[in-house]
Amino acid sequence: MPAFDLTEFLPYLLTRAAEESSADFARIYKDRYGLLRTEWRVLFHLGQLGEMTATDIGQASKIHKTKISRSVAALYRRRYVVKTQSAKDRRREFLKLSAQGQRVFLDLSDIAKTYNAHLLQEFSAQEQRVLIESLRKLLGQGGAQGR
Amino acid sequence: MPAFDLTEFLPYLLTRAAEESSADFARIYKDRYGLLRTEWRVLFHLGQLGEMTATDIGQASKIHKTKISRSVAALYRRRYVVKTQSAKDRRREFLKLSAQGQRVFLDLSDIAKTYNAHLLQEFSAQEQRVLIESLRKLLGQGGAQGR
DNA sequence: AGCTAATAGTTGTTTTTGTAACTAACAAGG
DNA sequence: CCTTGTTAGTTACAAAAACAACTATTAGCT
Repeated sequence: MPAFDLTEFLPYLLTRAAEESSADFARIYKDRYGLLRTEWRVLFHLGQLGEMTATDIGQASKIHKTKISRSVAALYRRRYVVKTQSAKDRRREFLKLSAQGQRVFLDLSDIAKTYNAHLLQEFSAQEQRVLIESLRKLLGQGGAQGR
Repeated sequence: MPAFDLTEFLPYLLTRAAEESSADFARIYKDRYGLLRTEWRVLFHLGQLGEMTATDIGQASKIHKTKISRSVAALYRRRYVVKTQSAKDRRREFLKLSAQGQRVFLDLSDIAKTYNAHLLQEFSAQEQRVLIESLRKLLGQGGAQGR
């Protein structure tokens, strides 16, 4: 019986590839703006998708609501985010980036773009396409995701 | 200026794909054997590569030595791992799976194999090849990895 | 209206991780 | 051998994540 080969196991490969490909970028947003990983992710969703509620962010990002709550609080404290109470439902709060938050988002986007190009240059155009498409496919429906 | 697109950013895609593709499998090794993520990883390396020291595991897995230390301690407590002191260098300790640890490894390997096949069935043979090869390439040299 | 259930978001507590500092053992040069 | 430096592995403490319980508000039903 052939031993199971770790280096064919997708969750393992993905986890390691994620860790290693994220490390350098993480150091940048951490050193430059003191952001945590989840904070960066929330900032990014707000930057890309515009005004939305915490629940919306959770749906788009699949980040747990307690992490979003704390990240939003941190971003708010730093004045990267502004809040608007919903008129018709006082539980809800619309969130968007402040001008300052927008600047941070754009600065980091720029860096991310360069960083991404650097990562992708290892691959042919066709490999890039397959890789990105495959990852996207893996997203929406990870495994059996049911819970 | 076009906004940066998160869904083309490899570290983001990889992180989410890793999280989502790992979740179901994680629940299995957790529920069935009470293993933590890092413990599972260490168990797997020992199962696949045979007797080795903690440092060796660190080199093969890129897991930090403190996490390995704690995981090995946990696996040892559960009698999944046995230790042999090195004769010529008393700092070193050879680790390998016990018969029981081996059984756990094989059981989980089986599940992993099925689980992996399930994940991969989304993809054509060619996509599978490109995906796995790309991830492997991303490994050894994640970004600039230098530290 | 009044009761129950659901939703938005927060807070408290426990686990896990990250970082640094530490002990023990070995190595190499004088 | 003795000092200095290096390596293997552990431990202590601080930061972050996971999980559960909570408050406030709205929705739906009778």
